[in-house]
Amino acid sequence: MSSCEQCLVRNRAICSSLNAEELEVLNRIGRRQKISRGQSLMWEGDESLLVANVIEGALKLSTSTADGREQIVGVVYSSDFIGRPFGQTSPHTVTALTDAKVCSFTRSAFDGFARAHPELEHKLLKRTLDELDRARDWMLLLGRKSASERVATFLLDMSRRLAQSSCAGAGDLDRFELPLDRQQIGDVLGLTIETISRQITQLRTAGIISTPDRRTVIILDRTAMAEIAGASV
Amino acid sequence: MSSCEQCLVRNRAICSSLNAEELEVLNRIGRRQKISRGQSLMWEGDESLLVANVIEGALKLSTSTADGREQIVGVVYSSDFIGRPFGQTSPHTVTALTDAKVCSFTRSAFDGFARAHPELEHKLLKRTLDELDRARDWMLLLGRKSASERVATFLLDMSRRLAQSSCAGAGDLDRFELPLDRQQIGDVLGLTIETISRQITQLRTAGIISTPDRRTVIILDRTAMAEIAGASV
DNA sequence: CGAAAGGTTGAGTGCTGTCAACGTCCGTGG
DNA sequence: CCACGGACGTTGACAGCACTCAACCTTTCG
Repeated sequence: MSSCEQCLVRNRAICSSLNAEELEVLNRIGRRQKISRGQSLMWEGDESLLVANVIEGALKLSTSTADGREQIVGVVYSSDFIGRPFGQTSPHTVTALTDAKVCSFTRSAFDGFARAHPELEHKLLKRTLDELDRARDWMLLLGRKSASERVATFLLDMSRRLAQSSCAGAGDLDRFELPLDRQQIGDVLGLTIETISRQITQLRTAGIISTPDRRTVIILDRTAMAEIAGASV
Repeated sequence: MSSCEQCLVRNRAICSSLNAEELEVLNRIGRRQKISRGQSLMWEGDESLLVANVIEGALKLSTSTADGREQIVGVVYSSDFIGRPFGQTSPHTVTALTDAKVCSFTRSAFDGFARAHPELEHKLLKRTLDELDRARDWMLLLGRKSASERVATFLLDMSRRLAQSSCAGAGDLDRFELPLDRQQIGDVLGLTIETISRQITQLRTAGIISTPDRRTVIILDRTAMAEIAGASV
């Protein structure tokens, strides 16, 4: 019995704009879906057939060049919105980085519902404006920052966003588990896997971070990190 | 007597969602403004005090690192929307690339008006979603493409967008005037001025473009151009 | 005519990519 | 329990593309 009322992201997703009655309607057009790590939900260039709210887990949004170079253009977490409403085609591929749960809607049904509920469109607009700000920040990183600046910026951003997403103030902001492997970090930062590895090694050697295992990062010196992220050596 | 009814972008800007009555109200809270080339309308990090529709001209949106490296994160033309509604601070600096005219609103007045007019918010949402798609496309370019691919992609994109903006089917799609100087092209593509110059020289030498003067570009071989933009040599 | 701004070209360096070897972790099966 | 294999990550050597620095050319404008 999956119902919106007991939904984990009920108060953080765009649905928080709806009252019980409206939620009931939305519930009927929506569908809970489990996605296992590595599985894709939609593909770049395909017809935009569905949109969804992320309930749990992390997913990446990516595009590729004709010859296969990939760029991750976004990483979404629980309560984030995915898909392209009001458009014909999906602008990017969406793939689960961890096992995930989403609440999906056919695009046509969602578009119709959204148009009839301005409060929901408003939430979606605010969210989209935030995403745009984030994307443009990332453009500065991709266009103008060095490898060391990129990695430091990435780790700080990750620490912040993971803390936000596990809103139950899980405690240690400085210790977190990356939902991405080295290749994927490279795809986010526009760098190669080897460069990522070297930069992480360098941060570890400098005593700025510690890496108990491949996926875990502990930030030991946040100030130094911020300094590197800002203007680099 | 500047009135919305005779506005050049009346049918293309987000205002096209409004009827005569609503337009009258909007007209009262809006203000026509001329901006001369090089002048800025708002600054990155400042409080978000105004938003605007571009009536005429081209403007750049840019961000910088602490040590002054700049990245242009967007270029807007007539009928485009600028500013950050529903947010506290301007995420980037907006500067006129050419002499321009805009129709500006205080953010608070616009926010209020927008919330009361779902059709307008809907237009704004669609526009923002398009901008987000464009920004993410650009992330692929910045993260993964070579200098020659970037310049070719940029010129094709420019030709397309300038044709769109001067909607009066001004004729020659393959001949256009760049609103950007070499430095600014570099700031869009995440490259230096010298690299831009060399790449343009190379395209000219290869007979793919011609450059009658510093600002004018004529695309002679669109196919070759698209090939370079796609996967490069 | 001269100066300044913008653009082009050249020489050399350096950062990041490429290619390759090796190490580590982990699950599987003998 | 240990041997094996594969996925993932690290490290090294080297190369190449784009950056830096510098000189020079072109256009514009006072």
